[in-house]
Amino acid sequence: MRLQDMSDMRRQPLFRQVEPAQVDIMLRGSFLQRFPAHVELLHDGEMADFLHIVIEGRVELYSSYRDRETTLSFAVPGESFVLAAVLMDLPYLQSARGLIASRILMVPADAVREAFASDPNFARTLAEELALSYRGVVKELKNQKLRSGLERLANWLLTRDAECGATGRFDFPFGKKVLASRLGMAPEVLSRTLTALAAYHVVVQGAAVVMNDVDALRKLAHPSSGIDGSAT
Amino acid sequence: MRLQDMSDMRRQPLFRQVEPAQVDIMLRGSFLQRFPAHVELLHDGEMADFLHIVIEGRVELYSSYRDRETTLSFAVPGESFVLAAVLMDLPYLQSARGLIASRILMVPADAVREAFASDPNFARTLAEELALSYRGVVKELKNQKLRSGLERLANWLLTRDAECGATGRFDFPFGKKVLASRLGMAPEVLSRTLTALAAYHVVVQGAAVVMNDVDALRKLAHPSSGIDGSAT
DNA sequence: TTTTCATCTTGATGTATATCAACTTCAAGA
DNA sequence: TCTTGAAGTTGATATACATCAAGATGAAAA
Repeated sequence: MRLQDMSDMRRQPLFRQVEPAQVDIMLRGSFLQRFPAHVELLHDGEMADFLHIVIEGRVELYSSYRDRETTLSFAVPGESFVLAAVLMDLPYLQSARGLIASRILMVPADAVREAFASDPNFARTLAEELALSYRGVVKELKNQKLRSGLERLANWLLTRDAECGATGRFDFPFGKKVLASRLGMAPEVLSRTLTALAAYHVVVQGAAVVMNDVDALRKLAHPSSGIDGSAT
Repeated sequence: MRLQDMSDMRRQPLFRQVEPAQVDIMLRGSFLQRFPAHVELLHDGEMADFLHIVIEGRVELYSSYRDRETTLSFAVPGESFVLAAVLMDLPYLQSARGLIASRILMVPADAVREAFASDPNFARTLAEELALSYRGVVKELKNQKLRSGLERLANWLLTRDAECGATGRFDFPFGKKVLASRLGMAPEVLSRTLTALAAYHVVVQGAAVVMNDVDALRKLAHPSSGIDGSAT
């Protein structure tokens, strides 16, 4: 890794509270690697050998069973993935691939566990990180079990709009097939559900979305702080 | 709390690696409380004021949205719940009620956060606890998104049998309505799906289950270490 | 024992979502 | 420019699951 990269990596949120010496030990064995879009970074069931941190790009976390596949979540710059598997030295529960070309910092699992064992601040950071991740998955489980496809889509649109500055206009950040998988529906159903939202003045033109009556959409969606949004 | 109870509580798994002084501080403000079956211990959306640890009984963790309700998981003796909310000082994401009469140790949230901040071993214990909980929810999300109701039921039966000593015979640990909610299906559908399993030599008589051809059932269920089972 | 109430089951039917196949659109490359 | 292929849409249909309404069952109380 180049010196400039090294000092960039040190500034990653996960390392904020950590002793510089411990960060150096972790970074010494790390790789900062570029991956083209769509290549698999790691696979469900493999033993965890690296903690992954997204530096640039966007990563899809997904899983397969029989002939099916579903998208579980995404990781964007500054976020890590497969932390729980690394910490507990257990197999990955998810596979990962870049939705677009991405730069990933790969930190050796044993170095992470080492730092966890010896640096209390790092341990606390990881606990907090895991607590928030845990809450994220619980929310997603509620989203899946308690809502219809229409409700999931409507709430996704509202959440995405909020993330994009609440202008009522944004672009899909990835293809609709991926969104369908993330929402837990077939691509054809997403297409139809999107047209059904025309009744709520949602206009879709290619990747562009315009929401002309956010209030009406919100009334349909019933957003809930216990299911939507990343924080709280 | 009585002295005998105090020393019992000290032996809880969560406190194993923790300085006795810190444990005492936490226990000093704690309540060891008995709850009759079905009473609500805490509610979704409330601010987290106590970490809960099940001493005796069985607790159902569930959540509601609009006019719907779903069971997310259960906690049995030795297990804690709502740890993530307590640690991050955020609202609960789940409600809890005893399935049967239960004894619960309630540890004040600020005492938990205090111990987390000052005792590195406790911080590490919580991180590991959260990592395993996280993996549990990820597995459940995969279970819901990747499997049909029949598959979820078949795998639940196999997992439960394994927990009960793999004898091919066990009793439902709670009512079928609760199981249906846990599996994400209507009670009527569970009933029908259970009868459908007669073809795989599963016999249900009230709360008693007998599996006369575990191999056939396993072939139907396709159990997977990335979805089923608590550890690994 | 009989009564009673909750739990569970069964049947009829409705609705949501998945699947299959054909067609359209659009952008990238020849 | 035409060609090609991926991505998305649309229609027809199948399947899984939910809902509603009776019944049946079974355990606790009278």
